[in-house]
Amino acid sequence: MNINEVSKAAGLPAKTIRYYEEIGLIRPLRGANGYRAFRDSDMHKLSFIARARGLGFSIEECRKLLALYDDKARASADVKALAEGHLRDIAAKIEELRAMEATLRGLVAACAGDARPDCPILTGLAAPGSVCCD
Amino acid sequence: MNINEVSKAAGLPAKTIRYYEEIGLIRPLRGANGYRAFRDSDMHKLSFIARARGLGFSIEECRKLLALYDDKARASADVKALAEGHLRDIAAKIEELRAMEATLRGLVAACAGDARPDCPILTGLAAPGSVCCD
DNA sequence: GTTGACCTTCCCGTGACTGGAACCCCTATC
DNA sequence: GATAGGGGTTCCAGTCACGGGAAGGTCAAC
Repeated sequence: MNINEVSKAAGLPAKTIRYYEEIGLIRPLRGANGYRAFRDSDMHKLSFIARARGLGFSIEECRKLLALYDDKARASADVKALAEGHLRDIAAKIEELRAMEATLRGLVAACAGDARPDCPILTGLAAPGSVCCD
Repeated sequence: MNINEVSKAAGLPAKTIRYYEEIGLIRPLRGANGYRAFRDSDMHKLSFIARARGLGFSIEECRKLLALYDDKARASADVKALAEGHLRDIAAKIEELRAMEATLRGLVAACAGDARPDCPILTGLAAPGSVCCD
């Protein structure tokens, strides 16, 4: 398979696939013309990576997941620990975003949003506690 | 004020403050020795930026907010529109993270997490729909 | 033989910094 | 006067995960 074909099948841009090869996530063969020749195993790895990335795993976490996937003697506890760590990261980010959202929503609610210049959003940013939501 | 002083007062690393000057967010004066000399107005701007960044606004959004803050003839509607756009971005990110979290949580729940190699997390990443949570 | 689609490498840019090297300035102390 | 330290300065490189685009080789069809 050429890169365009795997690109469509795995749902990843060709650029991204080249990048994954460059950083050693995959190692496709090469044809006599210099084109990358992807085996089914490369395709599977790429789909695996695409899904892991879709769940927010970093490239390095994907590398570890791939290593665990290849290691038939792995302990599922190791995989689970990795996933649980990532779940904690996700939960922390959600919490952070929710705090931002709450504060900002308070400011937005206090703002008239008309042609006049007075704006609680700006004064809130300039001096917190002066408007609301603390 | 020297950079270390504003750094502590605004809660921003000195490196970050130099960066903000480099990209034109602030324009502190310079002393005869070449040191940056921050006025109160620079300090206020830095605190403003720090709070806006803390609410997740991008640097370019901060630039616009600062411009609106400086513009005494602004319409609060413009500020509100900016903030509401950002609120939508935040909500979208939260939604994305929640979807990831839900899927990953399903996989993690299905995984025994012991010394055996069978792992629904890995098989789920390798072929979605084969384990659960779709 | 020429078009046009595909492939290759290489280099630069993104956002918002962070780390580090190499060097200048200021004050205090010996 | 030398030195030590704790400021400050610039500049360069690296981060993460790619994306854009140039310059050029390859392939299949007409």
